[in-house]
Amino acid sequence: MTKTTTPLPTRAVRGSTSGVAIMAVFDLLGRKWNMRILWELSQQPLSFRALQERCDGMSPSVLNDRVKQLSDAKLLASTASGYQLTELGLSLMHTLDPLRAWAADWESACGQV
Amino acid sequence: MTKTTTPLPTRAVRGSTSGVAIMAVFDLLGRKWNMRILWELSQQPLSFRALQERCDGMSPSVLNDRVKQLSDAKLLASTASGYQLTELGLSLMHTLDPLRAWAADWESACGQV
DNA sequence: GTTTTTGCTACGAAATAAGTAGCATCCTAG
DNA sequence: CTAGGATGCTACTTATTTCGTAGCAAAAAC
Repeated sequence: MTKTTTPLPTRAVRGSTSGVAIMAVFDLLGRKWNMRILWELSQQPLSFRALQERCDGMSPSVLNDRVKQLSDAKLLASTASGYQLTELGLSLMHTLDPLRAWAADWESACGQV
Repeated sequence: MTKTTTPLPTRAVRGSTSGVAIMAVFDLLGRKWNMRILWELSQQPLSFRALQERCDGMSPSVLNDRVKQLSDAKLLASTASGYQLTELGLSLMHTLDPLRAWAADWESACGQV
Protein backbone atom coordinates (compact mmCIF):
# COMPACT_ATOMS: atom_id res chain seq x y z
CA MET A 1 0.00 0.00 0.00
CA THR A 2 1.18 3.48 -0.75
CA LYS A 3 1.18 5.20 2.58
CA THR A 4 -0.61 8.53 2.85
CA THR A 5 -1.01 10.61 5.96
CA THR A 6 -4.38 11.58 7.32
CA PRO A 7 -4.90 15.32 7.49
CA LEU A 8 -5.89 16.23 11.00
CA PRO A 9 -6.79 19.72 12.13
CA THR A 10 -3.70 20.49 14.16
CA ARG A 11 -1.14 18.83 11.96
CA ALA A 12 0.70 20.32 9.10
CA VAL A 13 -1.44 19.54 6.13
CA ARG A 14 -1.05 18.81 2.49
CA GLY A 15 -1.63 21.99 0.56
CA SER A 16 -1.04 24.21 3.53
CA THR A 17 1.59 24.95 6.11
CA SER A 18 -0.64 27.20 8.14
CA GLY A 19 -2.15 24.42 10.20
CA VAL A 20 -5.51 26.17 10.12
CA ALA A 21 -8.21 23.62 10.75
CA ILE A 22 -10.31 24.46 7.74
CA MET A 23 -7.38 23.78 5.44
CA ALA A 24 -7.23 20.32 6.92
CA VAL A 25 -10.90 19.91 6.07
CA PHE A 26 -10.24 20.91 2.48
CA ASP A 27 -7.33 18.53 2.34
CA LEU A 28 -9.22 15.60 3.77
CA LEU A 29 -12.44 16.16 1.86
CA GLY A 30 -10.44 17.03 -1.22
CA ARG A 31 -9.21 13.49 -1.55
CA LYS A 32 -11.01 11.40 -4.04
CA TRP A 33 -13.94 9.46 -2.61
CA ASN A 34 -13.86 10.85 0.91
CA MET A 35 -16.89 13.08 0.48
CA ARG A 36 -18.68 10.39 -1.38
CA ILE A 37 -18.02 7.83 1.33
CA LEU A 38 -19.28 10.16 4.04
CA TRP A 39 -22.28 10.94 1.92
CA GLU A 40 -23.20 7.31 1.40
CA LEU A 41 -22.73 6.53 5.07
CA SER A 42 -24.90 9.47 6.01
CA GLN A 43 -27.75 7.68 4.29
CA GLN A 44 -27.21 4.43 6.17
CA PRO A 45 -24.52 2.27 7.77
CA LEU A 46 -22.87 -0.03 5.26
CA SER A 47 -20.53 -2.98 5.28
CA PHE A 48 -17.22 -2.71 3.53
CA ARG A 49 -18.48 -4.42 0.44
CA ALA A 50 -21.80 -2.65 0.40
CA LEU A 51 -19.98 0.65 0.69
CA GLN A 52 -17.73 -0.36 -2.14
CA GLU A 53 -20.71 -1.10 -4.36
CA ARG A 54 -22.38 2.19 -3.49
CA CYS A 55 -19.25 3.99 -4.52
CA ASP A 56 -19.41 2.66 -8.05
CA GLY A 57 -17.24 -0.31 -7.25
CA MET A 58 -14.24 1.73 -6.18
CA SER A 59 -11.16 -0.36 -5.61
CA PRO A 60 -10.95 -1.95 -2.20
CA SER A 61 -7.38 -0.85 -1.67
CA VAL A 62 -8.33 2.79 -1.92
CA LEU A 63 -11.50 2.25 0.06
CA ASN A 64 -9.54 0.63 2.81
CA ASP A 65 -7.13 3.52 2.79
CA ARG A 66 -9.97 6.03 3.02
CA VAL A 67 -11.79 4.16 5.74
CA LYS A 68 -8.63 4.31 7.79
CA GLN A 69 -8.16 8.00 7.15
CA LEU A 70 -11.73 8.85 8.02
CA SER A 71 -11.51 6.70 11.12
CA ASP A 72 -8.32 8.46 12.17
CA ALA A 73 -10.18 11.69 11.66
CA LYS A 74 -12.95 10.38 13.91
CA LEU A 75 -15.56 10.85 11.25
CA LEU A 76 -16.57 7.24 11.01
CA ALA A 77 -16.24 4.06 12.98
CA SER A 78 -16.76 0.39 12.46
CA THR A 79 -19.73 -0.94 14.39
CA ALA A 80 -21.73 -4.13 14.56
CA SER A 81 -24.01 -2.90 11.80
CA GLY A 82 -21.12 -1.89 9.56
CA TYR A 83 -19.31 1.34 9.00
CA GLN A 84 -21.13 4.28 10.42
CA LEU A 85 -20.64 7.99 10.86
CA THR A 86 -19.63 9.25 14.27
CA GLU A 87 -21.35 12.21 15.87
CA LEU A 88 -18.61 14.34 14.40
CA GLY A 89 -19.02 12.89 10.94
CA LEU A 90 -22.74 13.33 11.14
CA SER A 91 -22.36 16.96 12.13
CA LEU A 92 -20.03 17.50 9.20
CA MET A 93 -22.56 16.10 6.80
CA HIS A 94 -25.13 18.27 8.43
CA THR A 95 -23.11 21.42 7.80
CA LEU A 96 -22.72 20.25 4.24
CA ASP A 97 -26.45 19.85 3.84
CA PRO A 98 -27.08 23.26 2.27
CA LEU A 99 -24.79 22.08 -0.50
CA ARG A 100 -27.61 20.05 -1.95
CA ALA A 101 -29.69 23.14 -2.47
CA TRP A 102 -26.73 24.99 -3.91
CA ALA A 103 -26.05 22.15 -6.32
CA ALA A 104 -29.56 22.53 -7.68
CA ASP A 105 -28.97 26.23 -8.32
CA TRP A 106 -25.70 25.43 -9.92
CA GLU A 107 -27.33 22.92 -12.17
CA SER A 108 -29.85 25.39 -13.48
CA ALA A 109 -27.20 28.08 -13.87
CA CYS A 110 -24.98 25.79 -15.90
CA GLY A 111 -27.91 24.67 -17.95
CA GLN A 112 -28.41 28.18 -19.27
CA VAL A 113 -25.37 28.09 -21.55
CA MET B 1 -1.17 18.72 -20.54
CA THR B 2 -3.02 15.70 -19.29
CA LYS B 3 -6.60 16.33 -20.21
CA THR B 4 -9.20 16.08 -17.48
CA THR B 5 -12.87 16.76 -17.88
CA THR B 6 -14.68 19.32 -15.80
CA PRO B 7 -17.48 17.84 -13.73
CA LEU B 8 -20.63 19.77 -14.47
CA PRO B 9 -23.94 19.13 -12.75
CA THR B 10 -25.81 17.54 -15.60
CA ARG B 11 -23.00 15.56 -17.13
CA ALA B 12 -21.95 12.09 -16.24
CA VAL B 13 -19.43 12.57 -13.52
CA ARG B 14 -16.32 10.90 -12.24
CA GLY B 15 -17.26 8.74 -9.29
CA SER B 16 -20.89 8.62 -10.20
CA THR B 17 -23.11 7.63 -13.04
CA SER B 18 -26.24 9.00 -11.43
CA GLY B 19 -25.74 12.51 -12.73
CA VAL B 20 -27.05 13.91 -9.49
CA ALA B 21 -25.81 17.45 -9.12
CA ILE B 22 -24.36 17.06 -5.67
CA MET B 23 -22.15 14.25 -6.87
CA ALA B 24 -20.73 16.65 -9.40
CA VAL B 25 -20.02 19.05 -6.55
CA PHE B 26 -18.16 16.36 -4.68
CA ASP B 27 -16.24 15.47 -7.78
CA LEU B 28 -15.27 19.01 -8.61
CA LEU B 29 -14.46 20.07 -5.07
CA GLY B 30 -12.81 16.75 -4.46
CA ARG B 31 -10.02 17.57 -6.84
CA LYS B 32 -6.90 18.76 -5.22
CA TRP B 33 -6.66 22.54 -4.84
CA ASN B 34 -10.12 23.43 -6.10
CA MET B 35 -11.53 24.21 -2.67
CA ARG B 36 -8.40 26.01 -1.72
CA ILE B 37 -8.45 28.14 -4.83
CA LEU B 38 -12.05 29.12 -4.26
CA TRP B 39 -11.26 29.85 -0.67
CA GLU B 40 -8.37 32.13 -1.48
CA LEU B 41 -10.37 33.94 -4.11
CA SER B 42 -13.21 34.41 -1.68
CA GLN B 43 -10.85 36.54 0.38
CA GLN B 44 -9.85 38.74 -2.56
CA PRO B 45 -9.32 38.70 -6.32
CA LEU B 46 -5.85 37.52 -7.25
CA SER B 47 -3.66 37.39 -10.31
CA PHE B 48 -2.47 34.04 -11.59
CA ARG B 49 0.86 34.33 -9.90
CA ALA B 50 -0.52 35.78 -6.70
CA LEU B 51 -2.99 32.93 -6.53
CA GLN B 52 -0.19 30.49 -7.10
CA GLU B 53 1.76 31.94 -4.19
CA ARG B 54 -1.26 31.85 -1.91
CA CYS B 55 -1.67 28.20 -2.71
CA ASP B 56 1.74 27.31 -1.36
CA GLY B 57 3.38 27.68 -4.74
CA MET B 58 1.32 25.01 -6.43
CA SER B 59 2.56 24.16 -9.88
CA PRO B 60 1.30 26.49 -12.59
CA SER B 61 0.29 23.63 -14.85
CA VAL B 62 -2.17 22.31 -12.33
CA LEU B 63 -3.31 25.79 -11.39
CA ASN B 64 -4.02 26.54 -15.00
CA ASP B 65 -5.93 23.32 -15.29
CA ARG B 66 -8.00 24.13 -12.22
CA VAL B 67 -8.67 27.69 -13.26
CA LYS B 68 -10.08 26.36 -16.50
CA GLN B 69 -12.22 23.80 -14.72
CA LEU B 70 -13.59 26.32 -12.28
CA SER B 71 -14.24 28.74 -15.10
CA ASP B 72 -16.08 26.07 -17.04
CA ALA B 73 -18.11 25.47 -13.92
CA LYS B 74 -18.87 29.20 -13.80
CA LEU B 75 -17.46 29.54 -10.34
CA LEU B 76 -14.78 32.02 -11.24
CA ALA B 77 -13.90 34.39 -14.02
CA SER B 78 -10.95 36.41 -15.12
CA THR B 79 -11.49 40.13 -14.68
CA ALA B 80 -9.44 43.27 -14.90
CA SER B 81 -8.46 42.93 -11.27
CA GLY B 82 -7.46 39.29 -11.62
CA TYR B 83 -9.30 36.06 -11.06
CA GLN B 84 -12.46 36.51 -9.12
CA LEU B 85 -15.38 34.46 -7.93
CA THR B 86 -18.63 34.70 -9.83
CA GLU B 87 -21.92 35.15 -8.04
CA LEU B 88 -22.29 31.41 -8.19
CA GLY B 89 -18.84 30.80 -6.77
CA LEU B 90 -19.47 33.31 -4.05
CA SER B 91 -22.70 31.62 -3.11
CA LEU B 92 -20.92 28.28 -2.95
CA MET B 93 -18.36 29.67 -0.57
CA HIS B 94 -21.17 31.12 1.42
CA THR B 95 -22.85 27.76 1.82
CA LEU B 96 -19.50 26.38 2.86
CA ASP B 97 -19.10 29.03 5.52
CA PRO B 98 -20.43 26.95 8.41
CA LEU B 99 -17.55 24.63 7.69
CA ARG B 100 -15.22 26.99 9.47
CA ALA B 101 -17.12 26.59 12.69
CA TRP B 102 -17.27 22.86 12.23
CA ALA B 103 -13.54 22.70 11.67
CA ALA B 104 -13.01 24.34 15.04
CA ASP B 105 -15.16 21.69 16.71
CA TRP B 106 -13.30 19.02 14.86
CA GLU B 107 -10.03 20.43 16.02
CA SER B 108 -10.98 20.29 19.65
CA ALA B 109 -12.51 16.83 19.28
CA CYS B 110 -9.36 15.47 17.69
CA GLY B 111 -7.27 17.16 20.32
CA GLN B 112 -8.87 15.03 23.03
CA VAL B 113 -7.08 11.84 22.03
C1' DG C 1 13.99 49.72 -26.14
C1' DT C 2 15.39 47.12 -22.55
C1' DT C 3 14.15 44.92 -18.14
C1' DT C 4 10.15 42.97 -15.28
C1' DT C 5 6.11 41.00 -14.54
C1' DT C 6 2.38 38.11 -15.93
C1' DG C 7 -0.14 34.30 -17.86
C1' DC C 8 0.65 30.25 -19.35
C1' DT C 9 2.70 25.68 -21.71
C1' DA C 10 5.92 21.54 -21.92
C1' DC C 11 7.59 17.68 -20.09
C1' DG C 12 9.77 14.21 -17.10
C1' DA C 13 9.36 12.58 -12.25
C1' DA C 14 6.72 11.47 -8.22
C1' DA C 15 2.49 10.46 -5.94
C1' DT C 16 -2.11 8.74 -5.91
C1' DA C 17 -5.92 5.97 -7.68
C1' DA C 18 -7.75 2.02 -10.27
C1' DG C 19 -8.24 -2.84 -11.25
C1' DT C 20 -7.77 -7.52 -10.46
C1' DA C 21 -6.65 -11.55 -7.82
C1' DG C 22 -6.90 -13.81 -3.84
C1' DC C 23 -6.45 -15.05 1.25
C1' DA C 24 -8.07 -15.59 6.04
C1' DT C 25 -12.03 -15.32 8.99
C1' DC C 26 -16.60 -15.73 10.14
C1' DC C 27 -21.11 -17.26 9.50
C1' DT C 28 -24.75 -20.58 8.00
C1' DA C 29 -26.80 -24.84 6.06
C1' DG C 30 -26.57 -29.53 5.76
C1' DC D 1 -18.12 -31.47 11.47
C1' DT D 2 -17.71 -29.17 6.87
C1' DA D 3 -18.82 -27.14 2.44
C1' DG D 4 -20.44 -23.14 0.88
C1' DG D 5 -20.79 -18.28 0.79
C1' DA D 6 -20.15 -13.62 2.37
C1' DT D 7 -16.94 -10.31 4.51
C1' DG D 8 -12.90 -7.51 5.45
C1' DC D 9 -8.93 -6.79 3.71
C1' DT D 10 -3.93 -7.17 1.40
C1' DA D 11 -0.77 -7.56 -2.72
C1' DC D 12 0.50 -6.24 -6.84
C1' DT D 13 0.37 -4.10 -11.53
C1' DT D 14 -1.21 -0.45 -14.42
C1' DA D 15 -3.27 4.06 -15.30
C1' DT D 16 -4.16 8.72 -14.03
C1' DT D 17 -3.18 12.79 -11.51
C1' DT D 18 -0.16 15.96 -9.50
C1' DC D 19 4.46 18.08 -8.95
C1' DG D 20 8.44 20.63 -10.15
C1' DT D 21 11.21 22.92 -13.02
C1' DA D 22 12.27 25.37 -17.19
C1' DG D 23 10.96 28.59 -20.18
C1' DC D 24 8.35 31.46 -23.75
C1' DA D 25 5.27 35.20 -25.60
C1' DA D 26 2.81 39.35 -24.53
C1' DA D 27 1.95 43.25 -21.80
C1' DA D 28 3.59 46.64 -18.52
C1' DA D 29 7.15 49.42 -16.29
C1' DC D 30 11.05 51.83 -16.67
